[in-house]
Amino acid sequence: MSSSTSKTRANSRSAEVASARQRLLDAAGHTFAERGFDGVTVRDLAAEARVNLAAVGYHFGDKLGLYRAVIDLVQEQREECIPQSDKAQDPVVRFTQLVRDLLSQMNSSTDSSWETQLLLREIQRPTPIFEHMVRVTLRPRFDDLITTLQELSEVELTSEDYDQLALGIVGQCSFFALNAKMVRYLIPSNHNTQTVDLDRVTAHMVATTLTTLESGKVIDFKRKIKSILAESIDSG
Amino acid sequence: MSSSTSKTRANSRSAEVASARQRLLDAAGHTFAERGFDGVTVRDLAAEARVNLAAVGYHFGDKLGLYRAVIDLVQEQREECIPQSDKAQDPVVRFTQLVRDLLSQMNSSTDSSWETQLLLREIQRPTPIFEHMVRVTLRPRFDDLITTLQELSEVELTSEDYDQLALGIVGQCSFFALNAKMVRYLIPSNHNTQTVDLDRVTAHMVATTLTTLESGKVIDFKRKIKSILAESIDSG
DNA sequence: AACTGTTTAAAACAGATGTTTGATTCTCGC
DNA sequence: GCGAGAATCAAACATCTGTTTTAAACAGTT
Repeated sequence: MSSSTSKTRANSRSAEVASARQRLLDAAGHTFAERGFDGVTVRDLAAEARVNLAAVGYHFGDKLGLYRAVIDLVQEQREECIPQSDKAQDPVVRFTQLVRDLLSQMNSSTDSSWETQLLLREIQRPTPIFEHMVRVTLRPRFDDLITTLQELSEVELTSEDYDQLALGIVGQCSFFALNAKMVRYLIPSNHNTQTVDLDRVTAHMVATTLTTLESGKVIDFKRKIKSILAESIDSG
Repeated sequence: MSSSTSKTRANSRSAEVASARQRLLDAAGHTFAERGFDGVTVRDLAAEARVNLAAVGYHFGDKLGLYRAVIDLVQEQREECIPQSDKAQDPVVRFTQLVRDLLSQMNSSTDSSWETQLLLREIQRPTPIFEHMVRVTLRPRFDDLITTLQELSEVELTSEDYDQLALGIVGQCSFFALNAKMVRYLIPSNHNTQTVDLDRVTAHMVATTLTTLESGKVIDFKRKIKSILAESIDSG
């Protein structure tokens, strides 16, 4: 019970080697992200952090306490650096960067951004933390996305359409991040390249979206598809 | 070791009550889907199936054997009803139905289709079964998707582009299926509607894709975006 | 009735895992 | 140097869980 508030000057030994508490946090971060809360044993964590088994109990109370500490840490970092794209720039450029940021932040197989994977895991298996997490990490970007899409649009679309477009982008990013293995399997040509080509995917998503926004055809198409769907209900 | 091939006429007692083996399969299906392989204990399953603990060992060898049996069962059902869109039909109609099928099969939040959730779970946490599973359930649809896209295209695109388009569709379907809660949170207007509107989402995906396939603009856009991305590397 | 396959029951085993304990060592201000 | 609190360590504890075992009851066939 003496944990949590134990940021004594013990780590003022500083530069030399990270404190056990810190090493534990570091190890827990990417390990929880990789294998999930239940997929990790405290013994694994202790071993990887080169820390005694009891350290987790000592510093964080219990395993869940460590998990919470990791989540909190990630969220703090996120809150600091919200890109908040400048409104002045060319909307196309802003849109491109927005998508690229989203994809790069989500795509964790490349860099060591296990943070996102951890958050995504939380999303998949919602916990009480879920709501606050989405609000901080995803909501701002999503809203940015929608306003940018509205600016870019050359035809009048309903707000539902913008929602759909934005969701489609977020969804694809999430898919590439979470299901990298499936992507690699579905497209054998990507087999060798460890990671998804960030710029290529970005370019594709932006280009298709822009095409949709520019062409009035999408409205006609939608009408047509809906009639097809209505018919197919009758027939089968 | 006497299990597996034990479809004797024991269950010819028929109508009355399902055999222990069958009850176990039934219970295991939706329970594995809900909580995952590791999240379920054989004791849970035995209790829910009102079956003795040793039954799982007797009929399936071990827990993994039961899991495999469930997976196999689901896949058998899937193999039977592959729509195998008839090549004769209008490609637009075929495309629409393909997307709708994909989305409806994946979107499990509506009906009690725990089968899909089980398969998706396998995708998220790949196991040795993963490869075979993708081959049976997803591969055929994915290939159908690509050939249909190629037929529909009115401009010359690279095979990479078709891959990207198909992946985008699969990705969005997967996203809507897996992250229904997040979708509902990002778009409050969907808060009341329990499930994603199948036809609306289908129409949107098909319409945007068709727009992309029809317009030669997408190629120009892509070139432009790539130059933007190249610049932003220099600046940032 | 005897035989075979199925089901139930209770118990135990073995290993993994979260947590705790008690001793020991380390750190630092005095 | 010393002593108090912090930190670390090895070991043990308690529980959960997959699996196995042994015995018995049950059902259908020959």
